[in-house]
Amino acid sequence: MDRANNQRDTEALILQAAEREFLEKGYTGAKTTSIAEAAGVTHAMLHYYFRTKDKLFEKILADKLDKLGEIMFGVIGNTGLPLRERLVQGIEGHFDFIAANPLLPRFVFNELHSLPDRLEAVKYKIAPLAKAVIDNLQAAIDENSRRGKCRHVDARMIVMDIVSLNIFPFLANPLISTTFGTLFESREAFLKMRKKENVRTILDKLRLDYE
Amino acid sequence: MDRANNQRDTEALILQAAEREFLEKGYTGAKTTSIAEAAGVTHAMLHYYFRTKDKLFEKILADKLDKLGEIMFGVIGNTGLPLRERLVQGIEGHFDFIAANPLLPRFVFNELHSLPDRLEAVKYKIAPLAKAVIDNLQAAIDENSRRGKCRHVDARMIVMDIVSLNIFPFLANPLISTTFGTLFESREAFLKMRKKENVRTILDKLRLDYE
DNA sequence: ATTATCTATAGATCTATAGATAATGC
DNA sequence: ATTATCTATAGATCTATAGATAATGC
Repeated sequence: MDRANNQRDTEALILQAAEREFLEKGYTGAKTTSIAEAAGVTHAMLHYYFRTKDKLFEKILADKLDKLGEIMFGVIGNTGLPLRERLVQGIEGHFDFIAANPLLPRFVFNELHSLPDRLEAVKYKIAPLAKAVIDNLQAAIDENSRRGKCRHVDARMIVMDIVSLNIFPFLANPLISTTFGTLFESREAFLKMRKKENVRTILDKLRLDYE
Repeated sequence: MDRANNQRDTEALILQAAEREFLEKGYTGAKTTSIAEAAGVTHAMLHYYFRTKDKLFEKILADKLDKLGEIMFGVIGNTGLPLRERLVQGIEGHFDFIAANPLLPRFVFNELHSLPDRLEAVKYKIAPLAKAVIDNLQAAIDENSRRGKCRHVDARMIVMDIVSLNIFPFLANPLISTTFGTLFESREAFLKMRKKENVRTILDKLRLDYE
């Protein structure tokens, strides 16, 4: 193997292991020793490439916040569609994103809670996107409600509703599996049902029909 | 001071400090040294009264799960009222409980995630109560919908909706303060508005009018 | 006598680095 | 020559306990 290949390998291996460990256990719970072990490299390598646990963590956090930004940005894209379709796509897209990154909400809430300084990054990366999504949605709601097509509601509340409803099944995963274990056939069936239900709840609130 | 008084004092002081620290930082993040310091007792006292960090933690966790159980049980009590009032009271009661224990949801999710063994306690303490709440609500919905008073919906979904919507503002507290900081006058005003909104969302879904 | 408290410290774990050695590219 | 990797270990932090001392109740 040539150098470039080797270098990238260990660095990437550490990043992968770090992502998993940080998302699973949070900053304090994660240990650089176990990250190195999981990555299959010696512990010194971790510090060789990233100097400190903190720097490694910041890299992971920034990555995750970027991902969070992307999904929000994606929602703004579909401006051409009618309100109803935009909502359905936006809600289902958000749900699927969380389903693909089920540990992300807890991770973000935890780390922002324990170290509010990290909010600075969020303030500049996430807040503007959230504002764009909300303004965009509010304009569409205003227009539709003026034409009697739907109720007039606060877009901030709708966005909060969507996020609340979509992240819960993943945050409460162990609780739901236990409490509702006998009440649903399988986790997959439950999640599919829940996604549809969340779409319905929002459309219902706006008095937009669903098929 | 007599012995009994002294004994209770330190023990209670440790418990108070431990509750705060565990809820704030979780099991791994909390340190017995800082708990002792916060309680204003020597570190050895903590181990004298509780032997291990684990035993102290279990005491706090059991306490919190009991509280969680109480609020759920409270909801079942108001069977005499019509469905609409039961829902309003149930939702607002739950919201107020979370507002009074804002760190509880994150704590429960985190600890159950990191150590699923603790689910055993939940399985026996919480699951039966949740089932009772749901069965109770489903019966009321069935009856009301049969008489054309409301839509027929799955009570499990309604309960999940309520919990999702009510806990979010507290889980995402730092995020909301930052992202919506400029969009609401104060945190109190926001929470009050959000509580009403959540009631409205649920009543809406059932097509039960709100005043 | 028993219970509560303190000081001191053992032993484990964890982050970080120093310094030696091996691999790679010029 | 430079970059990557390894071994060994310093230094900090944390849980837990041992053993001495003070307070309390009989």
